[in-house]
Amino acid sequence: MAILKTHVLCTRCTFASFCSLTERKKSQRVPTETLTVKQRRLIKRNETLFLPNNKFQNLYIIQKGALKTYRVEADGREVVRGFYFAGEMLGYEAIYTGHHLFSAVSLSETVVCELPYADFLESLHKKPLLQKQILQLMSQQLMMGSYLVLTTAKQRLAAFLIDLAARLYPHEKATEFTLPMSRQDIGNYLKLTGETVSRLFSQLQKTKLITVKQKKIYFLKPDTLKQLADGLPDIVASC
Amino acid sequence: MAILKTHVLCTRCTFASFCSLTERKKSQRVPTETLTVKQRRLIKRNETLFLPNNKFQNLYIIQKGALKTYRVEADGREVVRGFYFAGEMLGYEAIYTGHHLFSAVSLSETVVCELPYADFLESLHKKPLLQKQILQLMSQQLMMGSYLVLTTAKQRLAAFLIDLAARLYPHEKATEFTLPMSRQDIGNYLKLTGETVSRLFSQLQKTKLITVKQKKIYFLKPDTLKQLADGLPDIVASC
DNA sequence: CGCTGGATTGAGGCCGATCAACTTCAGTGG
DNA sequence: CCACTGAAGTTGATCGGCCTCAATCCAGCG
Repeated sequence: MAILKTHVLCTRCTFASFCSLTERKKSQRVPTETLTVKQRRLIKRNETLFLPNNKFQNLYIIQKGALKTYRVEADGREVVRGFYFAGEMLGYEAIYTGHHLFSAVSLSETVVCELPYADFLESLHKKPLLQKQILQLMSQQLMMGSYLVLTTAKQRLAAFLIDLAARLYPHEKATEFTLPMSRQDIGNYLKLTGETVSRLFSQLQKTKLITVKQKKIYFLKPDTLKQLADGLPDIVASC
Repeated sequence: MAILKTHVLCTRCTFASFCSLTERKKSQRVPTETLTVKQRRLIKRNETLFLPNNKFQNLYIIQKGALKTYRVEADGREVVRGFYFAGEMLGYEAIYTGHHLFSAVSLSETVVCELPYADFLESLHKKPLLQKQILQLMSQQLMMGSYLVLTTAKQRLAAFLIDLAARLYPHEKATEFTLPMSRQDIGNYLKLTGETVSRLFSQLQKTKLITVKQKKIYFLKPDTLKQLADGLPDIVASC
């Protein structure tokens, strides 16, 4: 795991305005108190960032790339806990136990900023705005992620794709994007098999809601897709 | 919704050590800065505490009783988001959006403490310990709740029962307790039908893992139940 | 005592899993 | 550049777990 020296733009990072490493124009004031980023790390594809039982020491913010967190169950199944993309934070689920319960591996070449949690707590103490922000962030996490409450497989996949587009291209409302993960990963996240995910892609394509070309996804009818995700009964029936 | 004047003991509350209303022995020092509890509320069975789209203003801590949060989907299904018991906090999922996304109703006569969020944030500012605690609490919430990742219905129910016992009787390792909610509610939480939940209870009773008498549950083989919840393949097969 | 809503139990159907064959793709070395 | 290889993806046939629909039972309560 290499230590990265080059600075990159932090336009997507939630904490950019607090960060000591954020590149600023000369006109922009550097905050008097900044968050300590210990280092930036380059993680190659399939490299792991942390493992279960690793002591929880850092929060990570993704500059570029994508990761998944997962766990292997007693029966051998892999359960994917979540995917994390540029601008998102990773690691906070371990605050409670003090050690990680999941593995985190990168899905492609990835760069993360490492924030030591002890320092972070210290900064929190001095920064009401940061307090507010972290609470919002965790509250947000509490709300999403659970596609699993949705009933049918097709509904879950539709909701997943919509969320993915929004997270890969925030502020943009993208209608095409590249899947950062395999069908199997999607299945392990949505509690489906890779085969079922593949079948559903074919089906959504046949009903002209999306086009699939390998890892490329094109939304043809974003609104209908949304209605499908929302479970409108007649839409669900007709797709 | 009545305002409750009488003080009750706050032994289970996470925030008792910060709270202005906690009853203390004369020997115990009252903290110089305390959390503001605006009021205590008595909520009768089936009364609602908040509704979707209600503005988020308060955090609630349950003194006594139980609540569920739920939402009605486009297809009419009721999805239960979570159950909340004495000593637990409620409402933080709405921090992000600023308004509630779920309904909260009490499952039995319930008493909650109302903490205005604005005051809470203010206290947070002054109390590093409280900061740490709230982060831990939310991190904890992020970790649990998802029984939905478990594969089989029986596994999910077993995990649910174990968690329930632990939360209804913290520090005790209870082997018997009374279900605060209906079979249907359990089903709506675990993404099962009420019928399936009922069938599973019968089956767990037939295989002598538990005894069921109406709402009363007795654990006969807590360890086996745990292994079932963990998905040990041979246990799953034999129950 | 009958009423009512929750709980139980049964019969049949459907969605997604499993198992397996085949295709496509990406990476490697000749 | 192509041949080889292993992984990922697609597609089909069959199976099983949970849902649906429906009848019956039961406890609590006026």
